[in-house]
Amino acid sequence: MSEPVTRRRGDALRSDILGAVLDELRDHGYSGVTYDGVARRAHTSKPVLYRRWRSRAHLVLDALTAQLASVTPAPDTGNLRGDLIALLQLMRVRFDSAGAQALRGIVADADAELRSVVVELTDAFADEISRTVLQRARDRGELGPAPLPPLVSSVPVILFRHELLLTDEPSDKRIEEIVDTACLPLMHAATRWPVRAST
Amino acid sequence: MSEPVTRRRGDALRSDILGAVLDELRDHGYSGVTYDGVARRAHTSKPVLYRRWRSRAHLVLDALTAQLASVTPAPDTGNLRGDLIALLQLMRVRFDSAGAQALRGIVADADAELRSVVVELTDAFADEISRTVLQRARDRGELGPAPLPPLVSSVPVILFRHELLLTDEPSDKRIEEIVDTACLPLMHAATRWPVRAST
DNA sequence: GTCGCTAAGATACGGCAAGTATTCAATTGA
DNA sequence: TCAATTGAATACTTGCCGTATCTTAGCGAC
Repeated sequence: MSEPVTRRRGDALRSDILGAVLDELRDHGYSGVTYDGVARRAHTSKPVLYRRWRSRAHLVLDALTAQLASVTPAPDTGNLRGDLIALLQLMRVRFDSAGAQALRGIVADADAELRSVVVELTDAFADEISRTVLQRARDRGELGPAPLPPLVSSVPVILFRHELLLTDEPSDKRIEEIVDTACLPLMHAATRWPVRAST
Repeated sequence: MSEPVTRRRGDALRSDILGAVLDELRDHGYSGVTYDGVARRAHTSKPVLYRRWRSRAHLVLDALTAQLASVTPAPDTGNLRGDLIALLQLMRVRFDSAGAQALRGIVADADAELRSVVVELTDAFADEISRTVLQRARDRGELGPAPLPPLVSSVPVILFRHELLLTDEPSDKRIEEIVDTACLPLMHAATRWPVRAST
């Protein structure tokens, strides 16, 4: 088990390091991810890490991004409600307890620019929603033909991300509540908004 | 400017310390709030701080809570839209750039229990919304008489809090977008939900 | 008033991780 | 084969954490 004599370079080294970051994340949590620890686990050294990542937030975010690179296709359950629930459940799997903790840490450490990368990362799912799921709902006649405002189609992901950051792992019950009392009413309303206020 | 000979105790000491925390927060940001720095600024010592607060997150959260203790009454602009916008603008003032940074730091450092305190703190505004603003809207006939589900009346605060945590200071434009394309349609819909889908 | 308890305040220390500097060696490509 | 690049090992300074120790001021009981 001693050090291999061969010396890694470039992308091979990079992905070994990011793998070590994910391991450290599972074992010690976000605040427990240290340059020393990652260097030890990846059998490399601190200067190598500092040459590539300016801060722990950058390091962990890159590791998470690599892990989440593949966007799973939206499940087709036959109706909009089922599709939305399935998507949020999928998101819950991807951002489990350790992932959520990492997101909170990154958001706290990062500047505005890096925070926007966090948003983009989680928004991969929002795109999936607005492109696939909503189009299918329109095809089925569940929603009117008018395109939804971007904010509206992001609402499921926004509410879920808020839940992820501020509370614990959202339960199935909570996911259904989000979909049933917020997302669906809003989406139906948005396809026929503005409505005369009940004067 | 040398040390006063008198030795503070109890609440007087406590509020001096929390004031020093707020000063350190403005000057050095959340991660720059250190026990050493606060002790120096408040002319006291680290053990005094550790006796009262277990972590920086607890310390800063107490300081923020003290600062935000008074809930400003909801402004009455004459209509629901104006009231919601005014409330979010008020919230933006209370949680300015330094406040938002502090919230991100606390959320990252805190366990689930302390995170719920963060939610409660910001939800003081949600209560104000659901109790006062929505009741006035019902009285005016802007909304139907049916009570809104808790999640729905929290949506303005949730969307704003999400914005505060993940992006920068929300602009007036963004606040209006949140109110016009999400909150108002949802609230109107919720008073007459379920609706026949647009078959 | 004086006695005694509690808690404030000052200081010091051990530990850990950040971030950088220095040096050596392996890989690569010309 | 040689030179440039970059991985790897190590050491060092600094800053903060969290705790222990000790002195002394404030405050209540008698």
